[in-house]
Amino acid sequence: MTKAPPRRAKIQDVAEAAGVAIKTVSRVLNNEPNVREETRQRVLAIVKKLNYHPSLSARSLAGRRSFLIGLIYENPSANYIVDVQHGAMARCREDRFQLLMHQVTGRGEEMERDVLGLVDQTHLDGLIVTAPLSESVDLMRALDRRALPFVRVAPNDVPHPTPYVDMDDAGAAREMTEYLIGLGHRRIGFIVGHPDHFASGQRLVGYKAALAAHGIEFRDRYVRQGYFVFESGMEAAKELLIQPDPPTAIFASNDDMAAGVLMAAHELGLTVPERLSVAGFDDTYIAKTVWPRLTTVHQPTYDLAYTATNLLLQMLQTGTAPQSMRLGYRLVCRASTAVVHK
Amino acid sequence: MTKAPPRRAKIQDVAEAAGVAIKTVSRVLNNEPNVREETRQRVLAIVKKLNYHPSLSARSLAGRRSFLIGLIYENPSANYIVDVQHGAMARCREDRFQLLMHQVTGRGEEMERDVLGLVDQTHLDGLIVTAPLSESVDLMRALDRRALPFVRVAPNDVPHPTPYVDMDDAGAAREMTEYLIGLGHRRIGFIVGHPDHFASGQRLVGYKAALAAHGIEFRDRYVRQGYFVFESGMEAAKELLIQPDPPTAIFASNDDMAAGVLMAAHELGLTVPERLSVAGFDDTYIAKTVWPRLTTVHQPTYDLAYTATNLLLQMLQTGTAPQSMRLGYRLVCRASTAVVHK
DNA sequence: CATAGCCGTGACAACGTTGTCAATTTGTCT
DNA sequence: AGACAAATTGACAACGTTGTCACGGCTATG
Repeated sequence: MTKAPPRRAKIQDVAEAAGVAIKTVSRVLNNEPNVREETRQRVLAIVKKLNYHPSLSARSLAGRRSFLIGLIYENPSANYIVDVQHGAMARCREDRFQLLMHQVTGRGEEMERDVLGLVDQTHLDGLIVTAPLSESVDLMRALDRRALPFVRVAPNDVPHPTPYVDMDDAGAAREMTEYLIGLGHRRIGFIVGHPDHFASGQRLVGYKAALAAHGIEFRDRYVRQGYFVFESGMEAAKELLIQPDPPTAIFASNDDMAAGVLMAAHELGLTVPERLSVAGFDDTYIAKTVWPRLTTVHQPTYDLAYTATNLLLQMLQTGTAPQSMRLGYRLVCRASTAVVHK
Repeated sequence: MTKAPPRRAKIQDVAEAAGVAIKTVSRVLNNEPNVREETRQRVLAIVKKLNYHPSLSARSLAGRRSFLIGLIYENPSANYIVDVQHGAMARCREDRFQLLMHQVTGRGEEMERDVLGLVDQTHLDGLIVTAPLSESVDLMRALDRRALPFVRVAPNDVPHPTPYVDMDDAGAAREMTEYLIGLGHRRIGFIVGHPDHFASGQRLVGYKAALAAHGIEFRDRYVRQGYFVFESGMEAAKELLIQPDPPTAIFASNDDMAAGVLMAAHELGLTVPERLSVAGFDDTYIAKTVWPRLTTVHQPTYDLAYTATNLLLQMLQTGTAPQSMRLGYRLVCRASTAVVHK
């Protein structure tokens, strides 16, 4: 009563049914030139009829490429990485590539070993490297040694011929700071992002630039180190707020930390935005779910990843490195910021 | 000046260096019996020295398996799916399998086509199916037709020999409801989860059971349909709260909706937990970042996925279907619930 | 002391594609 | 019509593994 195991059609079956050589079928499937239109149609019809799908393994083996692209990340917030994943996935699907996610463990040499293990074992065609992994010169050198094409989806100051996609972190941070200044704030706290991320420094630069442009003195005591996670934002905010002459606004370098600031404010009994304005960065899901809703910088995370993947696929197809790209941001003003309280 | 392209070592290279046949190297690498210990060591030494890694494609082609496992999901909250991903990934790594994530688009027939497209194109060895995809009888039949082993990581009432991993949704919901009753609440609102999810019904069952056990009449007007997303929780809560004799507690079927309830409460000027207690379900990241922090049911998402993947790998290796499993939950009482206000 | 069986090993044929190159057909230009 | 170029097609050898089967040496058995 068990049904016969449904043997998979192979290229040979298609070729026979269409009365052509397997090579011709291969040509049709890969959109190679020099196939008569009539033949092409006949083959395609059979392919459909037999529900034929080429074997990825055989293709990889013969064609010397795996159609696999890796996406490596370290320890980002879930909301952020999911956007990245979906952006990269969407672009991969268009070209029938598959995406292999890989969360990297460890740092420094251990991280490097982890990544190289992935690369060596899976024979990836290319790699998408997110921050802060994209800032490791050692990793980039190791990838070069493997002759593995990769793109970076992150701001960056490491010189390398490989393209990257980023946004103007400094500009965005400056604009947000100026927005707060425009609301009358003069004592503006700033929570720096994780020190491993180049973007963290850039956002700080933007914050300082805005203060300078408006003749506001920069003070160390209004700045605290954070680590891009909720708890670090909460603790930094408490430190900022319990000092005399505390800030009337706090700008956190990402939304998770900004949510931590809100939590600190609630615990200290400071109403937001009446007594304290709070701004975030990234515009992830969390920004819309906390109360009050966060004013933040919208970062085009999905597009960043989509574009990076696009560049990578171009590299693979043309063999040359395309131009890096910079995508736009925009301020999203919600309910966590208001005119300074007198 | 360009360094020679670092040609990848192949099994032949290893065999020659070790003075054995390629088949022997293959045996060593696959832990097959009948290799003298001395030979094994010699081969392993060479493998390490040459940094040899077998080609996945060649292995797949010859061995008729791809070492690829698919993980399909529909549209879950980011925090949830990331936990699932990492659980499955962790288990895959142990056996050198690779995980292919796939977000399914569409419903019904379109969903089915999408999944089958993935399966056909990639020649997966197995599939991890999350809710609510795991409840589609059609999909399961289609997978059977492809003779593709799969596991379900979700509660389920579809009879099928394939194993699944779940938790006691009804029991957990009942316990949470009883906890609220224990705090003195009698008018307890309930927001049902997405109707496509079997778990939604189970959680409702638990809620009703708790009411019944404590002689509290069940009333339709305290129940609203939600869709597992923030906005739906917010809207449902508003409807529940603007009626006369409104609930003093609201139990939402997941954390995202519970966060929506908090937002609604804030907008209506109801302080939580003084005037309204709120409980969620899942214990995802969001539960710790909203204010006040959510009382919720901890669902072992990571372990659920890890265990499911484990079962799948067992199936692949032994060829027989292992027992399904049920994992434990626990109530996490935080700041969003309190004794009923008089 | 032969004999059957197991252990360790290797030769060689798959696996299902793509790349190369040669053969055949078609089209274009005198 | 004949010659040459271009388009179309096919035969066959890779690609780097695993599966199958055969072979020789060794050990336990009768």
